Amino acid sequence: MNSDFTLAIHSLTFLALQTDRMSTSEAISESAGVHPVRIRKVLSLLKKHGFIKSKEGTGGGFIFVLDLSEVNLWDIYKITSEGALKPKCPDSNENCIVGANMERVLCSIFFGVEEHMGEYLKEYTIKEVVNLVK
Amino acid sequence: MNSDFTLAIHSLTFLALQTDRMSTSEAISESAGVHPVRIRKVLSLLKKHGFIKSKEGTGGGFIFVLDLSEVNLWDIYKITSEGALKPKCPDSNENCIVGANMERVLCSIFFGVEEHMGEYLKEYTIKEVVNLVK
DNA sequence: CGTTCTGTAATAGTAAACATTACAGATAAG
DNA sequence: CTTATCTGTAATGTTTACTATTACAGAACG
Repeated sequence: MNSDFTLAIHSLTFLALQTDRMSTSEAISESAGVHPVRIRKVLSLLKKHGFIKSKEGTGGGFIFVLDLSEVNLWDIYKITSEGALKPKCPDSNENCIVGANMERVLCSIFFGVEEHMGEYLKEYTIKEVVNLVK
Repeated sequence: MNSDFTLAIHSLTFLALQTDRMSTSEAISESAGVHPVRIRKVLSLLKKHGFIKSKEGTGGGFIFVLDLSEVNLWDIYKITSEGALKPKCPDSNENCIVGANMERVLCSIFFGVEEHMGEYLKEYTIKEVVNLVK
């Protein structure tokens, strides 16, 4: 799994503490220790899903649109990393009963894991993450 | 996450269908589509934890020791991949309240996720995986 | 109309995963 | 007692995934 999920959480938490004005991708990237372009890529996903809005040009940047308690970590996971737990099975042997069926079985198990994980992540909203950070 | 976890499941499932004789790392690797050395590495972990035993030399290989319903996927996960969900946070900015605290917060959340996932994985034993494969 | 931003593609660099080679040691069979 | 077979493990090479960097078009604002 790449770190888009954690970067998204970091960015939204950052924005959550700056709801009165817009934050630039550079300011967020300095907080997170990554390149501004990555921040813009991740945030463009979050924008598409209506969590934040952005503005170009002087004084522009990113800002929260929703209430902090409306956004939970499962929403963010689905946007940034859904399916990331699914194992990448190499070409196994179709002539072996195990090789021929393992991918299907593993995929169904990991799908269940992800759904189950979702139930847990839904309990965390950005508001709660902010409280933990403070 | 690497695929040690899924390779371990694949290998144990393979062994579960050959409980009367030993299987070589090459036979298992052909089923799983990976290099025999990787199989031996993963299986050496499982051996240390008493799930299987091995024998060198002619007629040697790997064989199940425990009952199939004694081994569940959480046991296997812990051996092969515990902590793999923990995000690798780059050096974030200590002068920013978010950067300074995010790693700690994320680690505690992901630790909880892993524990919660464990409750789910405990429900799957190798016996059940075998039934799904067949 | 120049400056400051986002948006996004294209390229380069780095790190993690995986394969391969090599060889020592154990075991069984001839 | 020697040869073939197999595990155990380290060392090295290769590939793939992730991340950084560069580049530039387009929007907003003074």
